[in-house]
Order: sequence, then C-alpha cells, then structure tokens
Amino acid sequence: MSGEVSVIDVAKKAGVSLGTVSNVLNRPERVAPATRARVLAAIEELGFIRNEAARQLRAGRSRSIGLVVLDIRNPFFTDLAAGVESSVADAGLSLVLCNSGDDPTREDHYLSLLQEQRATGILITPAARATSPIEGIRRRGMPLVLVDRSSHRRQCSVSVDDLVGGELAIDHLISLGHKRITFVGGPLSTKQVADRLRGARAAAERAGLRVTVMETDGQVFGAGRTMGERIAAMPARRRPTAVFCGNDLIALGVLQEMTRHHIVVPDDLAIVGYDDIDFAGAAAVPLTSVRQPREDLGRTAAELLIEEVVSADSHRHRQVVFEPDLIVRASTAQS
Amino acid sequence: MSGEVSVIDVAKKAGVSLGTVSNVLNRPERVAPATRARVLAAIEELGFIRNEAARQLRAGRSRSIGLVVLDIRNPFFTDLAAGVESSVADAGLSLVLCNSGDDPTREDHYLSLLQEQRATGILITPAARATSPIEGIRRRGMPLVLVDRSSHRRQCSVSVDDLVGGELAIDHLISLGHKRITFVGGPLSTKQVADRLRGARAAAERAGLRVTVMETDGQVFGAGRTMGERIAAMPARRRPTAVFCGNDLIALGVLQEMTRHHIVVPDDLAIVGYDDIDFAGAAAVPLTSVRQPREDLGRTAAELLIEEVVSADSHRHRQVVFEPDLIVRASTAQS
DNA sequence: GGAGTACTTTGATTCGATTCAACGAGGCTG
DNA sequence: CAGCCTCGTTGAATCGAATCAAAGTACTCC
Repeated sequence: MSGEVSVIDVAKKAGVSLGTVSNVLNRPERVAPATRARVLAAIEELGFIRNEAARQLRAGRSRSIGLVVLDIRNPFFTDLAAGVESSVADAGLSLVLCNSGDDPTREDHYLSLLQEQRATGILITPAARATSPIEGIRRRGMPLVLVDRSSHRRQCSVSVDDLVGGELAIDHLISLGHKRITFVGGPLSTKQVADRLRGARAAAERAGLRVTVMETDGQVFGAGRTMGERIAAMPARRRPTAVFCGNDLIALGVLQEMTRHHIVVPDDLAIVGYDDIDFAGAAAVPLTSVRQPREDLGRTAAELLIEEVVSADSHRHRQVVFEPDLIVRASTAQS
Repeated sequence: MSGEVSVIDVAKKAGVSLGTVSNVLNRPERVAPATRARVLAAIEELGFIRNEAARQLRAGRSRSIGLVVLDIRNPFFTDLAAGVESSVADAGLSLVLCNSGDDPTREDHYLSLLQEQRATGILITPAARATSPIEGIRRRGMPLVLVDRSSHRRQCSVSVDDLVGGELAIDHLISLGHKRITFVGGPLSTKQVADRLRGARAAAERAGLRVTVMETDGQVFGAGRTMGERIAAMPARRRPTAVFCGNDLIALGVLQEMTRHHIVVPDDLAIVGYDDIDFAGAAAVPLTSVRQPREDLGRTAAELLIEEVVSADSHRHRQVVFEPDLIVRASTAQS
C-alpha cells in the first residue's frame, strides 16, 4: 500500500528503535517520559494506525468474540446481543455479530470464518441440524458457550427453562377455562421450540387436555401470518379458543390476521406469545407473553465465555438456567 | 499455541513445498491434480485451518466491511443490515456489525477498530456531532459510504429524502383537517430528524399552519413513552390533535401511553410514524408511517462501496436518494 | 574511582500465509 | 538432437508488530 505507516517509520521519525515504539504502545510505563512523548508525537504526526492483523498474527489470537444468532431481525436476539456486547466491551474485547438465519450452511460459513480469525471464543444459538460442527470446534480448543440452549457437562451453556415456560403459558390458559388450545411454532427440530411444546403438553395432560400443533417452518412474522390465516379460515366451532405461540413474532403475525378477519382477541381467540420483546406490550392487543431475561442471558453467556478464556485451567463448565416469567396482558384477559 | 497447524506442516505431510500448498489454496488450477489431491488430503488429516491474520497481514487489507449503525435494536437498522449482508456476502466479503448507539465515543471506538483491522470499507450512519472523524478516514484512503444520510460530491451516499418524508406526513394530516400538529423526535442535531422536521414545517407553512416540537433525546421506545405521558397530561383542548414522530419506535411509545390513558387513536390523537418497520402494521392501532426502502438502502450502499473497492480508479462518487412512501393505516384513519 | 543498582533502550527473531523469480522435467519441433 | 516451450514446483523474501535477552546509561554510595 502507498501510505502505510509502520512502527519502523515511527521509530525512525522519533529517533528510537522499533522496540521502544512497541513499548510505548503496550507498556508505556517502561518508557522514559521524554522518549514516550517523542514517540507519541511521531505517531500523531505520521498518522500511524496499528495493524491489527500483525498483532493477531504474533499473538496467535484475535481480540474479538463471535456471536452467532438465529435471526438478527428478531428483537429477542438484538436484546441478547446488547447484553453480550456490554460484557464483551467491559473485557476490552470486541464483538462480531453473525446471523445464521437458522441455516446450517450459513452457520458453517460463519463458524469457519471465526475459526480462521482465531476468535477468542464463540457464543452461539445453534441452528437445528443433525450433526453439529460444534463438537469439533471445542475439540480444537476454542472456547464456546451455548446460548438459549442447555447442554451437558462438556461445555458452558446459558438457557431459560423452556419446559417451565410452556407450562406457565398453558396453565394460564387452562385457568381461564380454555379447552381447545393450539401450539403455533416451529420447526419442531429446534430444541427451544420442542421444549416449549413439551412443557405445554405436560401441563395440558395434567388437566386432562390435549394441545394440537400447527408447525411453522420459521419463527418469523410471516409464519405467524400464514398460520393466522389458516386459523381464521376454520369454522368457528372447530377453531381453537387459544393459541400458544413459539415466539412473539409468530404471535404478532397471528394477531394481525385475527384483526384483519375481525376475530376478536381475546374473546374469540386468546393468544400467548414467548420472549416478551418490547413490541409485545405495544401490539394491537397487548400480548400476554412468557418473558425471558434477554439481556441477562447475553451478559451471563459472555461472562462465562470470558471466564473460560481468562482462567482456562481453573475453569469448570457451568450450565446456567434462568426461570421464565409469565407476563399477563390483554391478549388473554378475562372477557 | 499447542496444536496450531501451519502451511509448513501441511507441506511436510504432503511432501511438497509450502508454495505449492499456498497454490492449492489460492490457485488450485495451477497445481497438478495428483499433487492437489495429496495436499488436500494432508489438510483434511491435520485439520489445518487458515490463519486469517497472516493472510491479512500479507494482503494489507482484511476481507470484511464494517457497518456502523445508530441503534441495533431498531428494526429499521436490522433490516438495513440484512440488505447490506446480502450484497456483501455476494462479493465474498464478510460483515462486521457495530452499534454506536448514537454515541460519538463508541462510534470513534468502532471506527478506530475498523481502521486497525484494515477493513475493506466502511458503511456508516454517523452519530450526531460537531466534527466527524469521517473526513480523516477518507483522506487515509479507506472507502466509506454514508448510509441514510446524503453528502456532497466527495463521497458516496445512500439516503431517503427526509424532506419529502416530512411533507408527506404533514400533507396527509392536514388533508384530514388537523390543525394542532406536533413533531415528536430528536435529537434535532441528528440530520435525519432535522430534515424530517424541516419537511414537516415546509408543508405546514404552505397551509398556513405551524408545527410545534417536542424534542426527545433519543429515537427509542422509551423516549416516545415519556413524551406520550407528557401529551396525555395536557388539558385536552391544548393537546395536539395529531403527532408526527421521528420514527416508529417513538410513535409506538406514544401510542402505548395513549392507550394507557384512554386517549383514543386516531380520534383524540392521530399518529404518524416513520420507517414503517414490520411492527408498525401490527401495533395496537396499526400505524400510518412513512416507508423507507430499508433493505434496498442497505443493498445499494453495499454495492456502491464494493464498486469503489473493486474499481478504485474509474469510480465516481454517487449520491443515491430514494423517495419515501406514505403508508396510511388506522392511526390516522378518518373517524 | 569502582562497584552495584535501577532504569531504558535495543534489535534480531518470531508469527503464518503469500508471492514471484527461478528452476527442472518433460514434450515438441525443425 | 539441440533448442525452445509449457507446466509444476520450489523456497527465500515479505508483510507489521511483539517479545525478551542483552546491552547500555545514569545514578548512588562507599
């Protein structure tokens, strides 16, 4: 490159050796004040900018950690990311945010990228798939924490008890007298979704009821709309009286279709969402939702990862599980 | 590190020189098929993973572009990011997403980071501030495109005509007979916000009206709630009959407070938002909003940047300006 | 004046992939 | 069979910063 200024140029300009420049940059207390000032002046004057690639090459690791999420457009994940970022920034690291879109191919791509970049560590909400490359990554020694997904012994994880979440939702609906309850969400190959359904079924069974399922192929707005349309098309007496949705985006999609078809929420159809994103409370009919501690989840995940990085030897893997809360709003209010 | 496998190890294993390994990696057609197979086998067997830092050091640039946004939790920006990502991925680059939170300090931090990483280029929605480091970055030769902000000649930019957006909103409200109109948004030091207000004022003036202003200190949900509360506290006859909000998050915040205080939208207060994020249509009262082509904005910005990178010499800076649309929904419906 | 101590500075070496001039082997031609 | 290509392969040099053993300097104290 034309104007690339290196430590050597700075050293020449300041009349010192390049080692001294390096010391000014990394251990300024070792350098005599006068020399330090001279070097800093030279840096300023030449517009020297450290080359991170060279540092990394020497150090063997980069100073960034990767966060791979399922859907960057879902506020749940941006809130989570915000939590991660605050912890990561505190540790002087930076965050590389990757959006897999629940697509294993894209997930693979980002994981390779992070490995090639010799990331300090990886936080990931893994996509649904048969065999995961995660095991291989751990074996190669890169710290990795599962987010929003529990795991066993071999690695750290941070999750929310989705079984309890499902139970909370269904218990609430049952207490309101609902009998025809449908779960809307998917794909069921996604662990979180499957667990929420499992919790829901357990709670229903206890009351001698069954939960029917409408499986979606994604946890997005549009998927909720599609299912909402299908629900609206059902004859009123076969229609469920309540739906429990895999997440708030789906719930909002369903809600929107109900409004469009003049099906009154909660009178004709009660809706429970999941995540309690900020928009849930601002919805057409404020949404009852199972709240997850989104930022805490992110913050804790990052802290576990950083601990594993900092004290690799003494580190013991931990599985942190948060408890969800049910936030009751108008979408399930007693009419 | 213990188990780091380098090209040299691969070369030894395959019984070739390291130059050949490099050729297999970068120009496989130059290598005889038998040799290539042998090298690939060695790579596989040793679990070799390219060291991106070393590549970058040699190349002088990284293969990633930075996107610095004002607020990652605003769906407008994640939609924009999705557009950017699709273009960037097509070009074989990767995206580093940075959230400045409209804080100049954090913006500076991320910009330094991107420069140290020798990013291929930068896309940025700059924070509001007196003197920007952007000019300096350009002078040092790093391609940079302004997003959601117009500029003059010296650099590329992609924006939406916020003056027109403001006019659309106010013309619509005036056509509905509103006379006491308030703009809720801020900070006014942010160019986009100021332009929207300017457009609004121009339209109002044409009709012989004035727009009052309630300035917020951020473009977030909470800011809208605060102002909503203040509006709700006004005596009904002094209260505006319509508000035009700087973005949808603020509008949703205002809307939520109105609902809480039993002030009927649109009858008692009409609301117009800005951006038309997905949640606007799903709101308590579906929101009339000025739509920006969010993904297109991102995609176009990335394409301009990539063009500047690829054909640095022939590249001519361009200022792309999109036109916004007004999407009318219930929050301003004629009652 | 010399020994001892504390503080600074030096510069050769290292990290791992890429590049490119140079070399060798083999084939083809006149 | 010499001369000339082509095609594959080689390996030393390179990128920029960090490291650390060793050398240098300044100062104190007896």
